[in-house]
Amino acid sequence: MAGKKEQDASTEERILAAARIVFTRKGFAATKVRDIAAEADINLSLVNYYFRSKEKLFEVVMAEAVQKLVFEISTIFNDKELSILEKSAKAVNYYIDLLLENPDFPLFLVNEIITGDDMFTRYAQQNTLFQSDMIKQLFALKEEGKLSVHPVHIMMNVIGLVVMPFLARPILERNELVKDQEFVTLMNERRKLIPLWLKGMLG
Amino acid sequence: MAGKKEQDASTEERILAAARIVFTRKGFAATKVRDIAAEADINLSLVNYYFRSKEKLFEVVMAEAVQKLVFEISTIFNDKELSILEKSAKAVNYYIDLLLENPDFPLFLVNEIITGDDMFTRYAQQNTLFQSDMIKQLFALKEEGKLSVHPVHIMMNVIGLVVMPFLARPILERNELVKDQEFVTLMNERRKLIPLWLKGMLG
DNA sequence: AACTTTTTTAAACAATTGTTCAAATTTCGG
DNA sequence: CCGAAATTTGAACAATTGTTTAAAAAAGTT
Repeated sequence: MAGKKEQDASTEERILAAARIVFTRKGFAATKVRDIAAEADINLSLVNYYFRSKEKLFEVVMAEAVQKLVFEISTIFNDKELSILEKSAKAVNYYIDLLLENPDFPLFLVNEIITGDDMFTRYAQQNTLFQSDMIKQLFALKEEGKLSVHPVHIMMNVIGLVVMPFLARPILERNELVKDQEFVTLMNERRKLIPLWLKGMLG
Repeated sequence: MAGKKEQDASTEERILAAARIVFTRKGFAATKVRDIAAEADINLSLVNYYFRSKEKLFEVVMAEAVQKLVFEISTIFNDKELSILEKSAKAVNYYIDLLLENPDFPLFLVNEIITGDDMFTRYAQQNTLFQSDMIKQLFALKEEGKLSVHPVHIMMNVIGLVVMPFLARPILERNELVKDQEFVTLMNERRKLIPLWLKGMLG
């Protein structure tokens, strides 16, 4: 039976935690199973014992990541009580929280889009992100003549304004254009700035 | 097959062209030297004969990419004849041109930032991108009290507004939110929209 | 033509890496 | 405590992969 829940951190969870770290930092192809075993400080074979293969383990980690990224946003974007700007503000705050906590996320996910096995699309479709109320509201606004640009522009802008800083962060910090703590400050400023900018784009 | 040297592109150039395709599509770690040889339709050993190693070959490809991305922008950002908005408009146009022609570029470069060997920083520093006139103008504006936010916000916004669509493109098209040709149209619209949005952010 | 040099090829090497296996060790119900 | 099941270990396998080598082929030179 399951005697694995007793250790302070079960072997399985230690492997998973290590996999999160290594996969996120190096991507799938550059990650060696031995790296994960070393990071978790467990025997190499245990990785295949608990998860059947490197690929299966990766899928778990990726699913987690995509889930975190898509699920909450999907909820926000489908809340019919909220206006476009209210949705945006909430989404921006959630993303900034999430990305401050997991700074390597964007690079990680983008890295996976490139290989294109594309767990992202699967999950994004599963949730109703691309037929969300947010999208519908934007199209409605366009119909009414109150929005001059294609709704997709707005969607891309929301994502771009939130995510790009995290993609650029390594470069910004390596070039000392922004210091470590200052980055956090700037991101917190953006919680208010981005909705403001979006308002300008809509009006 | 005799006397092939003069008729086609040189073997060296064929390898390079193949390397551009495969590296850009799959990233360094996921690319096999045999993939490149197959794509170039040449003998495996020739890759090591002309370029000394997979890594050396990659450096050439990466240097090209970064060069294309940084050099022109550096010139624009250091043109003292141009205002902030004029610089932005020019940069936006150049980037959109470049990225429409090389849609895989952003993913490719981002993919390399993650591994962090980081040829990007080396080249970006070599050119004066991070002490450019553009940056100085923004800081000056801030000093005068005519810009309420940190200049870095503006820089991140320019890049984010231009680049993000190309990162998101695979997802957008897989979900048929944007069709193939429509994407090009949207990007062309952004040539005018982004400077407009930036104006709003500055004013 | 005779030669030297450059380019190309096939094969193999050496290292890496995902995976498996059998034995050892630990855990746990009875 | 016993024995069965689960877990852990060390070793090895099998496939992949970057690189090298030596010989053949082609191109260039005198």
